[in-house]
Amino acid sequence: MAKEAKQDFVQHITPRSENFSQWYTDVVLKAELMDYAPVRGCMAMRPYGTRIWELIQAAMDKRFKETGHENVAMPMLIPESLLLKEAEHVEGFAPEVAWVTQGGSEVLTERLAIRPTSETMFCTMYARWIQSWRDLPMKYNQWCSVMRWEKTTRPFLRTSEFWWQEGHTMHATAEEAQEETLQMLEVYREVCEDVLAMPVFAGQKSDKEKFAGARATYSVEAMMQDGKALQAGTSHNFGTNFSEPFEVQFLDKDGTLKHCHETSWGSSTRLIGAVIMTHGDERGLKLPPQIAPFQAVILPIAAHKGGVIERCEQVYQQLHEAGIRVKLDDRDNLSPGWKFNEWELKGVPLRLEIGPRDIENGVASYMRRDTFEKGTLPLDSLAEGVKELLNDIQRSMFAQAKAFMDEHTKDVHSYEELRQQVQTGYARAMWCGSRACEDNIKEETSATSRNMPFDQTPIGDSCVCCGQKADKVMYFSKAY
RNA sequence: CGAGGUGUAGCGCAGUUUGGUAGCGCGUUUGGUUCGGGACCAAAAGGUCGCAGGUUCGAAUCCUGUCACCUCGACCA
Repeated sequence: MAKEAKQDFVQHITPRSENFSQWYTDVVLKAELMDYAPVRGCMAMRPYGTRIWELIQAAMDKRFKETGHENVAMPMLIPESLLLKEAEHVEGFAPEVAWVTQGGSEVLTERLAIRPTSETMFCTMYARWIQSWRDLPMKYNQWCSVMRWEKTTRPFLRTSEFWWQEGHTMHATAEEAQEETLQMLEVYREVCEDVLAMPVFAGQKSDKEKFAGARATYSVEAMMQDGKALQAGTSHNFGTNFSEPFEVQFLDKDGTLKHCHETSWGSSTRLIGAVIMTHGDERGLKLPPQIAPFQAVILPIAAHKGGVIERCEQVYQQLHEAGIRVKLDDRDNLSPGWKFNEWELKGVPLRLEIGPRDIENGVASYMRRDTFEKGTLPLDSLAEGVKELLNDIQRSMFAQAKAFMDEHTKDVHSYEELRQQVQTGYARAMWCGSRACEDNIKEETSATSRNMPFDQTPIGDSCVCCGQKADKVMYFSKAY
């Protein structure tokens, strides 16, 4: 009874099943990933959230380098004249650009955009750095923040300023640019699935949904636990759309001057939001081991008793030296139960308890965050045992998310089926390719086309919307 | 951007209808006892009531504006 009374004073997060949005916001704030900043729509990432981002960055950056990319740092301000050079691009971004109009007390003769994306800046610099076919391909990436003056914002999912990477590459041929575009999409798929334990659908965007100024846009789309899609990364093939106005040219082997074929690809801190909404549960965040700031937390039990803290410190050293990101929570003002709840909220994959009883038995008690399964591991080979468990947690989290995604993805053959299916997940449907049908579906169901999978094996022959002949397989769903 | 809701101590809330100078619990600090699922006792600190104007002798409370967050919708790579 006393215990029940206490529950009232305990800070709980809103149940996920009751209000998904509120649950998300609670988790983000209470797990101390970020806080709202005093600028409209902007956030301050706190150490825990920043560490997650660093781990995602490391996983991606490694793959970027393995595929031959180099990092650069471009200026944050872009002169308006540069932004105006590609018509479709300007039209797409103009409504959400923040401008610098004054430097010190001097009013600028040309206003400067705070970069919403850096195609124009990269193209400008590439035009100076590329002369010959020997300079190609030129494959650069930058880690930075960009600003888009968004009307409605949500932590990580859509903020006015956000942190991301943008890769921009220049190639001699269309084939090579297309190869690059798909290669980087595959990198995103791999990071999502193997690192974030988050299954995705990879495919091509419709013309309606493609990037402003791109010839083709590809995306990886993840599924959140409310059945909505979240675009987790995009890769674009620009062809020569930008290289023409920006005059990014090279002298080819045949002695003629040619325009470069360009790609760009980006992914952002939105991935953190995606992880939360893919894996989180009633107790809060649930992090896949590969991006968990702490993969295991050691909790001393009855820490005042002889030898407990000392043993915990030894175990910490042992795990730390084995390359495991481990935390020893030796705070003496909190009860074990309190700590259990806090680390669960923060999503630590594995909890290790070490108390007098464990020490006597030569084991550490553990609990997995993903399944809540409890057990013991021998202390003398703890690092091996922990690593094995972490690998299993990573695998099982992916499997669980994949099962959810599969359950919530269905082929539909009629408009009514489509309408039903997008209430709870993805609908795979035949589509005639017309903008009108996309608009209709959006209008009537609020679902949008997500992407066309690379496997275009038809599941019918008529458009789910207009009934006309259709040869495109398209995923539709509500989206963030 | 439209409709609705909420802003009071670090967190969760009461007080607003009917103006009179702010309260509860958790947390925090100190001391002690505890420790295997949100411990207990005692003492203490902590708030210009989101912000800016206005009405009034007096505003958390009434009026206007504004900002932030939440829900639903619109918009958005």
